[in-house]
Amino acid sequence: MDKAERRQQLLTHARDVFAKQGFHASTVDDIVHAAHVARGTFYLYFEDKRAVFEELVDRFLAKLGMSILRVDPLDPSRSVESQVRENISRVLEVTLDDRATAKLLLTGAQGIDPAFDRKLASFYGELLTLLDESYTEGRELGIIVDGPKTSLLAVMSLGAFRELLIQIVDRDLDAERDEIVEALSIFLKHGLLKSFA
Amino acid sequence: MDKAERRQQLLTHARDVFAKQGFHASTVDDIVHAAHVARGTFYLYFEDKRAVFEELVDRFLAKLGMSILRVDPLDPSRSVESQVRENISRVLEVTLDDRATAKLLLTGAQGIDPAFDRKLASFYGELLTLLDESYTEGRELGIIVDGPKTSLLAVMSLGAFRELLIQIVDRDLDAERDEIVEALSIFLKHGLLKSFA
DNA sequence: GGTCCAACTGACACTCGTGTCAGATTTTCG
DNA sequence: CGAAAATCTGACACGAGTGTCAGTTGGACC
Repeated sequence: MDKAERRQQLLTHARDVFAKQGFHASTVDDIVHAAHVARGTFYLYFEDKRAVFEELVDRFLAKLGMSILRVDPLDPSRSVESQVRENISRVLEVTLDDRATAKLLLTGAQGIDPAFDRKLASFYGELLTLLDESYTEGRELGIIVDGPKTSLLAVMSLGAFRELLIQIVDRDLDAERDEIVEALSIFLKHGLLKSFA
Repeated sequence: MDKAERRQQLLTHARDVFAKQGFHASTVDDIVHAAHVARGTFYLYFEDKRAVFEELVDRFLAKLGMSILRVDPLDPSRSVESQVRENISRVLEVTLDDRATAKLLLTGAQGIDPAFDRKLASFYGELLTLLDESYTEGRELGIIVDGPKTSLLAVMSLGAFRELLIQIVDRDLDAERDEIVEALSIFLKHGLLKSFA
């Protein structure tokens, strides 16, 4: 087994251990035991427990970041709605593709370390900014509801999405992928009330 | 200082320490130092660090639970909308009234302990069930949007609210209480899109 | 002022996870 | 093969935080 393989093996087992027990309840011993290597081997590949965790989350954040594209409301070939749907769909795909890591990120990544918290907050802040800008643009075009600050709209929509992901990953919410995309799209568009068109 | 006072004093300082550093980064020493008592004193009042934390969160969950009332869509004296608004308003009040504890609950209460996680999940599950039932009822009455499963609607609305609370408590989201109630009400009712009435 | 008791103290012993490193093992290659 | 390099091993020393308890403090009551 070459270096890259061993490293990947450790990452995978670390991920599973973290997903099962949470970061704080997991020890380096748990990880090396799962991977059937000795304690020392772990430290040949990673600085410490935190470093593996960070690498797992960084990779996932990168994938997530790639999957989110800015919505162009003026693109004649794709409606705003379909662009939004595609974003939802892609994020959902990344999440479902690696539930274990998604779980780490969504529910177990808080309070690891001040520096790490800042990184998460920053990713999250960028998402909020992106949404805020989109909504501001949308409002100028007259397609976004009047009233609430766009920053609040950004927080609420992100919250709705995030909670869906948490339920999926944490409690195996039983719903098809398309059903979830559909539900979120409708919810974001029209809210809870039946519209009397 | 009598026993009840000392206990309360320890609770208060524990809350502040937890809110500032998070559960895992806080030590019993941090708490007793903040409260200007010796290490041993702490153990006269609490089993261990976890017990204080649990008591803080339990109290807060109880207050939260009290503040949420089931919506009666058939009540002739109060519209559904005003009942929902009142619920939002009360939860917001409880949260703003004790931001430090709210922060513990909203962002720092995960991964403390399996038993504790279950307690949180259970509270959260009850909320979801309550919402789900309300939406099912609302749908029968023809006032809730068709399509998405009510369970998904429940998750998304709770997520939107929760995220607002997190932002308020964690990042001092600048918005008046009324503005937030208003924003969430509108978002839940109509979603993001401008309605062309 | 003395005695008693409740409340408090903090040094101590202990546990648990950490990170290391000298030696063992395996692989590579002449 | 055999030597050198690469990789792995796990016993060990260490530190941080925990929970305890014998001893101290202080104030209530006679």
